Amino acid sequence: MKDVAEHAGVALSSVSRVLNDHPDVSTQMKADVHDAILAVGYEPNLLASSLRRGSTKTIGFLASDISNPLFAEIALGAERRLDDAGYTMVLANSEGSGVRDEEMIRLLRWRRTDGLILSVSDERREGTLAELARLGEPIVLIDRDVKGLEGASGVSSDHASGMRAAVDHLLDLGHTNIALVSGPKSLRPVRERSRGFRKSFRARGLEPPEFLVRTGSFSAESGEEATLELFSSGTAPTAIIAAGNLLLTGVLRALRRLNLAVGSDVALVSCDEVPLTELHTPPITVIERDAVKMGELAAELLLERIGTDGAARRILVPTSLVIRDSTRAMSLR
Amino acid sequence: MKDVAEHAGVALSSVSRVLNDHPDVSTQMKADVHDAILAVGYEPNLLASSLRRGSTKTIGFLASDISNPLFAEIALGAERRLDDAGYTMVLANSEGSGVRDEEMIRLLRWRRTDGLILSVSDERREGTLAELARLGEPIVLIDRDVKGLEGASGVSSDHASGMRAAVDHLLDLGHTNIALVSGPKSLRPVRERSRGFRKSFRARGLEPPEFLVRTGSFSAESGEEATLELFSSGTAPTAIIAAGNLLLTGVLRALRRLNLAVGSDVALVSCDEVPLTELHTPPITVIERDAVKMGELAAELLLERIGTDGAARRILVPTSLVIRDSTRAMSLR
DNA sequence: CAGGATACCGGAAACGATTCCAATAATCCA
DNA sequence: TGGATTATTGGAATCGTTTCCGGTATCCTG
Repeated sequence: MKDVAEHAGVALSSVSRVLNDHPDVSTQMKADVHDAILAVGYEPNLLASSLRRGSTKTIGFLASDISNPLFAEIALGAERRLDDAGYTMVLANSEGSGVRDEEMIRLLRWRRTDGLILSVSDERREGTLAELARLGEPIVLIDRDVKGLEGASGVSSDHASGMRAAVDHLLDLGHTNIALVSGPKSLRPVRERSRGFRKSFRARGLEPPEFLVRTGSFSAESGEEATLELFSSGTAPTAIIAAGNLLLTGVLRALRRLNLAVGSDVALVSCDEVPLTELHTPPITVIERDAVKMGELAAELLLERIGTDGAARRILVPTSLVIRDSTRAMSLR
Repeated sequence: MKDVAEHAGVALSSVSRVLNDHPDVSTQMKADVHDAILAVGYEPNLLASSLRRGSTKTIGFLASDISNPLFAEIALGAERRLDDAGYTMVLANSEGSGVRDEEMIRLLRWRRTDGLILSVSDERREGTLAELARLGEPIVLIDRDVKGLEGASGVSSDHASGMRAAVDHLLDLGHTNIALVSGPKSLRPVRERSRGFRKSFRARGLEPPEFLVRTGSFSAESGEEATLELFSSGTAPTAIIAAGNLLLTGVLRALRRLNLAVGSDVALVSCDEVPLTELHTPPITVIERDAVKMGELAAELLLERIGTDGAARRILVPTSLVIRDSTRAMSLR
């Protein structure tokens, strides 16, 4: 910038004014400076700018696994909205590890991001909460309830009612031995789905089959293992609900090993739409939600808090059941 | 930091020395400063640090679509390696748009990332090259050949020989009307695959069926459209090769609409392993490569250039053909 | 005990921008 | 025409670090 100033024969402050199109600048000055900028090949240093201004125009997005199509869609939605508002998003990956959650939050804080959108991989972890508490900037939680962070904004999906729709559907078909292959209990979606699961049974005066509810991690391996267990223990399920796309691939692998056909030997429901659900033979019934919109909403909530210092809000986005042949083909009544 | 210095009754420079564990610091000083840090709740400002040091310890990763499992795996591999070396990776998404490529490169440059790993969405775009040329930091290209950027490091996969293996396999089964549903010609993988495709035919004295080679975008929509066209024109293919996981879902949608069964009505090969390929009925033959390793290698090459100012290198990683029932079930001879 | 080496510390100048404040030049209105 | 606005501009302080440079105090050695 100094070079530009010298080349144009003006003061540094004037160059800065032109760059930020401040009103107090003559057309002559503007032209001279712009010429000089091209002449010396000026490249702004956003570090210096951010340091002085106290704002980086950057927001952090932290998820347990960006490669999961679900988070990818959420990130996409958020980025679009933030981009419009002149913010850039930096993605951080915690790979499902709580310690990395902490490290990443700390790092983003130290880098002075203006806000955070995050879906922590362990809601109950003390350290994560501590790191977040030190944070001055606004936060939006995605599908997470962190106790002690009630002041934060959040967008969550209505897993409970989606699950109720799925279980009701299966109960209508005559299934009662319905298994739920799910993730870690420390996460909101898992708890909410369990809640919906039980509620549907109780609403009909039935006792929910607790022995068929399996929690673990959200990985394919976990899904495969859980499914194999389900069929090797006492009562085998006639229907399975996989609570995520990775779990689904695990379940499918297990069913293949067990030589059980989806739809005829066992009914199957999954959560969240992926190419596999639609293109499987038979196509798989799924509890879906608009992930891109969730991302957009998250960005929206964040911008509300950054700009106008608006209040925190919590939004619940709906889920819906898409019925396909994986459940339709087989009726027990 | 000033607060810390005051609280400990020492100079700013001493605090800085403690923080960066400089040798010239007494144990007493170290203890005092650490106490003061806890007392005042000091939070480093990485912006200021980077500004002064001239290095951000950050590298940018730019891809056309992070949500694509392929890029996600590459990013994962790269991040792991970079993390070990004390670098953090920031992900940027160009969403397949050339202008966003440019914008993102410029932004990363202005933010002073120490290096770039990128897979541009259009190799031939002038603007992108211009932006990259202004870059002082090292670059690693992933599966891209950018003319005018021969000095950069790169890791690419050997699409041509993977494709040759696939086509040879199909020719062995008696197929000659083999279609290739591919992406934009402006990208290296597309060109390389086409090259391998043709080479296999010519090696047997056959003329490659150019009318069955379709290029377009890498989207599912493009794949679906291309497939529908293939079957509505003169000679229908007896085998299809989908050059990517999104194209594959498009191809499968089209085949379903046309009521053609994979494996019996038409043989199918895809590129890059995803859950769908393994779990489809029948399982789909695929040309695979180790994407995570590609990411690790990319990070490695970058670090070589950053640290020791080593020379640029280009690495070619192998591809291999995994044969499954989508091609095995049907033989024309 | 002189004197040089060594260990440690404080002060101040950067890094590259933004912004307040004062100063100058131009304009205006009576 | 003269004083008061108004439009522009330059200078300097500042953001939070790092690092060079010089200065004490301590140590060792003969």
